[in-house]
Amino acid sequence: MNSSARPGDVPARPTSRDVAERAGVSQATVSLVLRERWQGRVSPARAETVRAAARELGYRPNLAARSLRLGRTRTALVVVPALSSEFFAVMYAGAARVAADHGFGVVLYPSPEGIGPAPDPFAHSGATLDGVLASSMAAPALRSLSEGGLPLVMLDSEPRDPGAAATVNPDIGDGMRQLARHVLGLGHRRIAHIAAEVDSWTFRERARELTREVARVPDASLVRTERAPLTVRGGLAAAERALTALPRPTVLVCDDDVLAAGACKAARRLGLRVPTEVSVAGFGDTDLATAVEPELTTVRLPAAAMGEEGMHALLTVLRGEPAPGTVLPVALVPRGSTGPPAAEG
Amino acid sequence: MNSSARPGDVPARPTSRDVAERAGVSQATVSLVLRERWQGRVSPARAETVRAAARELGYRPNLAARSLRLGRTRTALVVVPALSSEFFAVMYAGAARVAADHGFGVVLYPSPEGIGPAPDPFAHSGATLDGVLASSMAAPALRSLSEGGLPLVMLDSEPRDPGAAATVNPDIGDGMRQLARHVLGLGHRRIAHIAAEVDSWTFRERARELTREVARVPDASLVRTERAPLTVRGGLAAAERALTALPRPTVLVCDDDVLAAGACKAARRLGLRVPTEVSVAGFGDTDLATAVEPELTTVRLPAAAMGEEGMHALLTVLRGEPAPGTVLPVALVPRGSTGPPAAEG
DNA sequence: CGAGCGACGTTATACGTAACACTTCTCTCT
DNA sequence: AGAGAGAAGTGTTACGTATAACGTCGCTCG
Repeated sequence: MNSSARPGDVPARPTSRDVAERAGVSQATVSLVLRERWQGRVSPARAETVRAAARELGYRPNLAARSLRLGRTRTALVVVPALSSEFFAVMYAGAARVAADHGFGVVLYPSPEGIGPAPDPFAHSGATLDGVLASSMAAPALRSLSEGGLPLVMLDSEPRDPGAAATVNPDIGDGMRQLARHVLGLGHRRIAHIAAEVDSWTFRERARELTREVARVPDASLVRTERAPLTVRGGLAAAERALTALPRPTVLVCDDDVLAAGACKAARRLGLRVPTEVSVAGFGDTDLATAVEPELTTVRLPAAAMGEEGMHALLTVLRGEPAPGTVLPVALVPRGSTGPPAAEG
Repeated sequence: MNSSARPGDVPARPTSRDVAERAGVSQATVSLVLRERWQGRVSPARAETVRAAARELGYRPNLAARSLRLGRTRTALVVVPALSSEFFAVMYAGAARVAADHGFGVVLYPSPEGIGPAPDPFAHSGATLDGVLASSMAAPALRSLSEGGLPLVMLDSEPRDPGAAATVNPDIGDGMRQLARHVLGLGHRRIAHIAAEVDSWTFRERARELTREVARVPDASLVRTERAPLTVRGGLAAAERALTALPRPTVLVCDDDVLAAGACKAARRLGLRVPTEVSVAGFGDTDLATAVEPELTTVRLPAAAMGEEGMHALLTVLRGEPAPGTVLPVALVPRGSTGPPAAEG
């Protein structure tokens, strides 16, 4: 099949030249036919011959060669900080769907959680990429990407992020504002923040907004902030620390549903009932929020819409058009995990 | 920088030839130096000059060209059926860790859940791959891969899967056997199976083994099997169907913790207490199993070990050595969601 | 009747990298 | 002094694809 194929070798992958030889045409013709560029340049009969030859040989184009030749790949990279929260899985799915609709492929890169700056996704990836859609990552980790001149769209990052060609954000400040007012309105005054230890704009913004809202109520205070890795276990440990310290908070505001689930568990372990003795709230409104008992009060983040809008923005940038910064609305979803604080004993 | 750079153009990415020109050496020397193959072939001084030039230009090798030249990419594809179960995220992490230890990169491909055969990951992916590590997928979906002559290691698939160069499985039959004996031993006789609607060996095996074990106990029977997508919501709906049909099962054996969490919720909705009125058990022992109340009785699957062993097997195959089929042990973890059935009323 | 045109293909080349085969120069050993 | 070995590089080629530029027919039309 290949002139270089020695006996005993694994059969080398057929190339377009092999197909050409079998079909009795030139390699150029094979390329034209298989790329559907043959209208008016190759007779229908010949085109069919070529397709048959390709089928018989099991020909698959060498994507490395194609990428080299074309200088692009119609493939985007999606970077997420972790997969332990379903939120990112949904976001990815949204991005992948839009990409597929436009003939683009997507490669997913979960940056190892909490291990500081991510390793360079290019270091060992055979993927050549047209653009990057990145979520909630520390800027340093992405420096190497934007330096490579690769179009970058940031999700959940600061609205006017330099180095990003566009940004797509949920209105996270508004979300935290709604949540804070909800718990303050219920009468809570000693508030603890179970914060994600991921260093990104979205989490800094939540902390800032919570602090601000609490400060607006005279006798309320943020009695404690605990940082936790974005897992149930992490939320559990952090909430245990918060609930055993004095003064004990009456509500745990968590940066993610995963942390909130852990916090509920911590409360149970300490013999505290939710929400009568301690309230818990999270962010995301993923499946997990309604899987636990009581169901979580949470801020619904438009995960799928973020992925979709982000990919749209990236595709726009790749077409050379400017992409606007987008801010998506969020909504507070009050459920059973928050209630009025117990009367002081 | 590039001779083809026209004024007004975006600056073209520098090539190794640009670096060579700037350093005053040949392109071959640049390649030798940057790939660390210069010992005894290029003087240390010159090597440093080359590195400096590369740094100044912000040179990054064109991976498409490198792949084309080398015929390999040191990159593997990991295929998982869904990201809605944390199980696969952990498995991926294990595989990625081992790959990184061996200088390999990993690309993750989440095959859209439940949408039948997966779209061809190659169709639009710029990635050129050395091998594939695939989990729990329907065989047809992977046909196009193995046909491409790509080394394929299957996780959670039938032990002697043709077309797979190696397989790594948890001893899933043993796991279901232990779980079945556990609930039968507790006295349950009317058993329902909440099955994942993913069509793969591991789930077929669970169904088979459950059926077999139930058949060994004279008055026990598998009163119902409900199929569900691998989400909390899916488990909820399926469990509601199972619990409202007659005869009502006293235990719900679920194919995954995600389904079990949904099942617990269904029981609550129907006013049934877990485990006193209905028992629930799952598979996986992910974070979710202990996040819900009561904590789930489950079969601990070695997710991380599967990813690690699978990647080891793949790397072995890529070295041209034969890889043995591996079976990993599993363990029953009895917790609060299972108990003796209520006395017949 | 010959110029011109459309249909049908082919030839040649470039993409950026890695590595084989080769040259040149310097130094050592006998 | 001459052979030989090693150091320090360079010229060239190939990887497989896509496409611009170029033939070569047979036919129509002025």
